[in-house]
Amino acid sequence: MLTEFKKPSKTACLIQKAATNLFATHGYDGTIMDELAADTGVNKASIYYHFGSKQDLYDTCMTHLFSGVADQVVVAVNQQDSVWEQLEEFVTSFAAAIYTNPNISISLMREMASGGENMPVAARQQMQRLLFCLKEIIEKGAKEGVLIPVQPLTLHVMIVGGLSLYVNSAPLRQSIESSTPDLSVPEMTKEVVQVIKNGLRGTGQ
Amino acid sequence: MLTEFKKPSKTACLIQKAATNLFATHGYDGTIMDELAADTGVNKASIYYHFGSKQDLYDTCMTHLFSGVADQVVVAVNQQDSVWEQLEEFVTSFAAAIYTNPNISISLMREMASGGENMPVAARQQMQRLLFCLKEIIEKGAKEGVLIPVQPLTLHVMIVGGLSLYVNSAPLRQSIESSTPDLSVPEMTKEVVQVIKNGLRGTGQ
DNA sequence: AAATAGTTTAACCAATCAGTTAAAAAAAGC
DNA sequence: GCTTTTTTTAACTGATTGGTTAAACTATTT
Repeated sequence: MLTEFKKPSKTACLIQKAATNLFATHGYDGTIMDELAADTGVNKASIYYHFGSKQDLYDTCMTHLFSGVADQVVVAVNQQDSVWEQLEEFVTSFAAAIYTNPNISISLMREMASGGENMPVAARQQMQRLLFCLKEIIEKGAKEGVLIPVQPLTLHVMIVGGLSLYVNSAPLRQSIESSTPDLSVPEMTKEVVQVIKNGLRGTGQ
Repeated sequence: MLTEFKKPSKTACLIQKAATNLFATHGYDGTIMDELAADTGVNKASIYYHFGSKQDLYDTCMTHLFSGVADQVVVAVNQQDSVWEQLEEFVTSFAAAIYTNPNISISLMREMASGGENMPVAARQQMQRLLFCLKEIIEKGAKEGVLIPVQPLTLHVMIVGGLSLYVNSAPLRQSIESSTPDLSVPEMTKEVVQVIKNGLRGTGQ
């Protein structure tokens, strides 16, 4: 197990990065440690030396992965002043984060599908931060009287769940014919922002 | 492989039902055929007699699972007249379907996380039906001039992705303290309907 | 009732999988 | 440079996994 007080070695970082990809791509059970060893060129016993077990490796990967996105979103939102800008920034930065690193949305959906039972506490808390961030935006809007009341959880699932499904379904959308146009990330982001803003403003501004 | 022209036997149905649960709960790789045998009390070789392989069994389960929800939603929507009623019914019936059978949203999210590469063509087409259903509602609304333009895909991911995340995250939400109130299914459904309607109506009706 | 078809069974199998061991090698400390 | 600590290695291990076989049993047809 990687100790908290020691800077991870180059090998450990290499393992963790590759493992994060494999866990996202194949899920926990579908990720084979021999394959991870082959991907990294690191001997399997070394993997066990750096991380005590497959489970420990998984926990480390998920915690690190989710704290990254929560950091990005919260920081970006806090740099905005108005409620509408904050709301827009929440959507925009979350979309950018998962588009840049689809492992985030993929792993999140896998975890949710598993009932979050394998999700380390630290990773759960990172997701809570997103929800709390929305709560603050909504409370601020309510206090200023510029926003129709809505539950933070509602916004959370529509934004996080919606954008995650959008990003995760990209391969499927590309593989099948459709009578509806596909959307790029900026287009989808803009659409979601619009629906949410209009939905909460009630004036179609 | 179960032939299309023969009514499935009692045993085959029993296997399929249990397998659907296991595939949802543990994913494809995490589902063990010996465990399925134990769950059903059916000898493992029987499972292979009825379904040629684990993959074939999976395909059958998913196709059946997704066609069910698409049927429900499309039928319910087509029983409504106005665009707003149809839109509301889309949300309501989808929410009810996945709440009644969480295997739907769980398996959908797993499939999306895997890039849909294991999703049988027939199951993909069922998902397309949902998107197409939304497309028709939107086109009708646009023709009647009662709806702000929005892409079907946007609504699709926000509703399907949002409600799926809501249902799938129930275990997680129950396991952690939160400063934001949790919502029941009716409450969440109502909230999502409201945001969507306001978002597309632009008049906060 | 006998023949045929369908289904189930116990036992088995090769390959895979997470993890281990102790020696060798490399890095760090003195 | 020598000693100690850390890291890597090749080989190995027991358990598990998807799948198979042929005989036994059950159901259906003639």
